[in-house]
Amino acid sequence: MARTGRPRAFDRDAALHTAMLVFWERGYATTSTTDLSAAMGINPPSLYAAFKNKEHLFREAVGLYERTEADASRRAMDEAPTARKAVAALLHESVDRFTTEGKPRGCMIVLAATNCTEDHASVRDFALRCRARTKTTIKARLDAAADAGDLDADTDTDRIAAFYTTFLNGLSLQARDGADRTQLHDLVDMAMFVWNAPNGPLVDSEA
Amino acid sequence: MARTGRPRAFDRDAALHTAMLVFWERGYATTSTTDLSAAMGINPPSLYAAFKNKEHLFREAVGLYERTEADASRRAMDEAPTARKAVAALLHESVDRFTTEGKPRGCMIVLAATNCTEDHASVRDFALRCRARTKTTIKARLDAAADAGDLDADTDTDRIAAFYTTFLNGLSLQARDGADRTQLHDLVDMAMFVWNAPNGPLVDSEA
DNA sequence: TTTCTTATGTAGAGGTTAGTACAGAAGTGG
DNA sequence: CCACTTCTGTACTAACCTCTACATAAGAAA
Repeated sequence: MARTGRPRAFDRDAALHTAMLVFWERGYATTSTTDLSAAMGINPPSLYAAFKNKEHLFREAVGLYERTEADASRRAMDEAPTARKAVAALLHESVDRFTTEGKPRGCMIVLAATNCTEDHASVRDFALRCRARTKTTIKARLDAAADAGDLDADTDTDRIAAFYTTFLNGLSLQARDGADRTQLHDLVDMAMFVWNAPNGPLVDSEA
Repeated sequence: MARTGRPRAFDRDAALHTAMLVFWERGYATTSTTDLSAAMGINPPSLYAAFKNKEHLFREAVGLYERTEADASRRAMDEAPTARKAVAALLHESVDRFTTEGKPRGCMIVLAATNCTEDHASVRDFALRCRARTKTTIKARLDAAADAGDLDADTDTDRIAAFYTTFLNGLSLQARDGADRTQLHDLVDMAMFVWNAPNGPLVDSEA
């Protein structure tokens, strides 16, 4: 049914996409609603009518980010034939996403709300939950591989997921700080070497 | 020579230490001078007289952080007998520093100015330079080891330094997000396995 | 004591923040 | 045509931001 009343004069999806880019680039706390409405090409009342407030807009922007950017990495992981290739695909795909021309560098979820203070506690906790999902997603892929016999049944998938999540977060910061795309891919190759010793306490070859 | 005029009624070093903790916890942009002067127990004019302005105070706070926290990690690295043990010592020492009770978690330099916007460009660039030094410091230790014959002369020390810097940055975020200290130490052990293949392009054992 | 210097507390200037009141515009339904 | 609903731009509020003017306090130097 067609809604009554004056129709919206701007494209809500396009505006949300713009807001996502601004938050991604500048972070939650350091982006003002004035910046946002200016970038989105609308006036404050339109912003608030369409997105309720700054926090809701941010949550929607993160949702869009997950449905587009983050989900592409997850898909690359799911489509890979083996657990090892899945993790490598996730990391390499992420590197490409972190260094795409015309988009902010690094991961929005990692960078946009790291130092949210107590007065934005709900935003901070929201971002925390989003970040926690990264490890969960990797672990789920590894568990599926273990079920399929692609990994030893006694593999500590949580440990591996934690390692690559940590490394992935580091890649975000390196990308934001201007690291070269090819160098980041090379670092991913290095990180994949850990795969060769996924289980048990590692032996210090020197000690 | 003793300065003339009314003496300062507060301990400048203690106030700076407090400011460091506040910036470390909350970040540069999201910490207000009101928060700072309240935490330091002084009024705004005293803050500005002693530290010039917010940016100068931040720079001094980062300097203090480097002289205390960061330098302890560097010392652990320098004192280790071999290059490999040096990197391991740096990472393990950092994990301890990132998860010390009563202090903010993670690295101040990584977390306090990640999403500084264009209007704080000088602060952002300052933090960027500080972060870049981490890799330089690791590389210097590796180069020294290469000179001493502890590493092959053709070792790509820049590449190794880049990998461990990336991983170290990831540890900061994991620590800030609440990761357990023992788990982080375990992740360091995993990362050290990369050491076994430091040179040349790594062979993908599966591809 | 007087003078000079520097620190202090109060109080506020000037700008920015998130969010909104309001009048009018632009549609739909009758 | 008219009511009704919803969006729009202008203009604003109240709270916050960084930073400072100013009168006074507290020490050293003379």
